[in-house]
Amino acid sequence: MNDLVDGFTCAECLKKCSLFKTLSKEQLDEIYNHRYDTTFREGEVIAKQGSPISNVVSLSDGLAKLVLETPGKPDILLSIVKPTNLITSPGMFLDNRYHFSVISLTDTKACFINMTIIRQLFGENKEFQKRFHYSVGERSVMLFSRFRNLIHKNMAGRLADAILFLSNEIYESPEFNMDLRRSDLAEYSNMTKESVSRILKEFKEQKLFHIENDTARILDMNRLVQIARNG
Amino acid sequence: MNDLVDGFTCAECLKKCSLFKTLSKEQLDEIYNHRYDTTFREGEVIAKQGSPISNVVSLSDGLAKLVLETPGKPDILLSIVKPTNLITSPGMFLDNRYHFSVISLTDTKACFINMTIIRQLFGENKEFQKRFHYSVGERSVMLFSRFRNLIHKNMAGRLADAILFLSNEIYESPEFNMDLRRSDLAEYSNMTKESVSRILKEFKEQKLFHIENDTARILDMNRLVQIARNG
DNA sequence: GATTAATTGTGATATATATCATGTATGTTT
DNA sequence: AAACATACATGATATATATCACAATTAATC
Repeated sequence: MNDLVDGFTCAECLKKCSLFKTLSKEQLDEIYNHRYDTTFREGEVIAKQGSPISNVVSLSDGLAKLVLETPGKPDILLSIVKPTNLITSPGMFLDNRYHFSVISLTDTKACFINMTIIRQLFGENKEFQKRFHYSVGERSVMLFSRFRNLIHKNMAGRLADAILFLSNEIYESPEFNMDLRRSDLAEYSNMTKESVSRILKEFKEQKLFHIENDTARILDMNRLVQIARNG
Repeated sequence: MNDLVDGFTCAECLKKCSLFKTLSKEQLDEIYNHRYDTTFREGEVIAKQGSPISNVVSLSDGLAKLVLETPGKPDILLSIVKPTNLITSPGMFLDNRYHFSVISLTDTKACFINMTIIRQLFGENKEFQKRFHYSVGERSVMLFSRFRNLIHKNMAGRLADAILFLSNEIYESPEFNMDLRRSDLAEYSNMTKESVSRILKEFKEQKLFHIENDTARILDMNRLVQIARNG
């Protein structure tokens, strides 16, 4: 985890989210003057459900989860964000509040960019605005697929989905460091952590997937995809 | 079900969606010149998941359901739209495809407004654009609450939710004509129609809610709310 | 109005998953 | 290194809900 963010302007930063690549040098400098970055330790709250959205958050290092909180009920893990992802929230165009919480899964570094500047850039740069709405649409469609996974599939299918999501979307490799606890996997797959343990054991026995010393590895991608599909 | 739409321009129409009230006479006339209206019988497909979004649909009469389709699995009823509601889709800013289907629950009448005109109006009328994005945000947040309902609650809670949604949001009365079949309620509440029957029977026995000759009536709002809450 | 089809209701049984209780490993603090 | 806390694993049991089979309405068609 190196330190590229610090000491660089947004224009120079190699860890800015892809959305920002549509911006001019001047616009990036404008952002640079209205941003700050912070580090978080594992488990800390980066943004709290219900609180006002005064900044857009761009993750530069680490991993974070988006969770729906409900008093007295387990959290629902909606999605995971990785570096270079901008965390947009539907509340931005609605009531200016977060409708989910963002919690770090590892030590993370994040840039907070003043919301007013973002809105101002919408007027100045149509391409930026277009891409911003694109990413909002993307997250909505992703929620539809979450709906399907959670509602239609059995536990093995849901957990296989979680593993494939991590491998394909987050770590982009069949082998990766498992930064999620069993309880995170449970929140993602809508089951208890006990059930996660049991199914993980099955996957290991069937030589589909295993975790050893925090290193996760997909051993039989085809069968795992099949379980996720038919689940 | 009267005929206000026909023979009226958009400017005169009393059934235009509230979003359009931000538009000027000229802008409404522009819409009027790029719209057509159609009627649908119960059960007909107004918009099909996967097909291109060439129009924005405004419901002027009847009721329609938004459903997530998955081959080989039961549909997931996401929401219901009623007259004066505009049907926006996250695909509009993404891949220009419907990510759910819209199916009429009753005989309906709908206005189809050319998408290009809508996009054009975004540039002309900031207030219109702003409200449009507001309604997109609203639908997203509504999905979060659907997530919670379906994931955290037991069957009685989920069905009580469905009934309260119909009463509060759709019919705006504790008594209403039940346009949904048991199977629609099942799709909304993620259970089988057999289970819907059984719980409806319980609600009737406990004098909370009953349906007689397609007329639904909430008998004990407080207890129903409590069941939906604690569910 | 009789016949057929579709929707709804009901009971018996099966099944997936949660819950609870407890054990084991792993890591952290003093 | 010992004591404690935290994460993970596993077994026995309970429970909610689906499934299946069929009965009873209600609606549609000839």
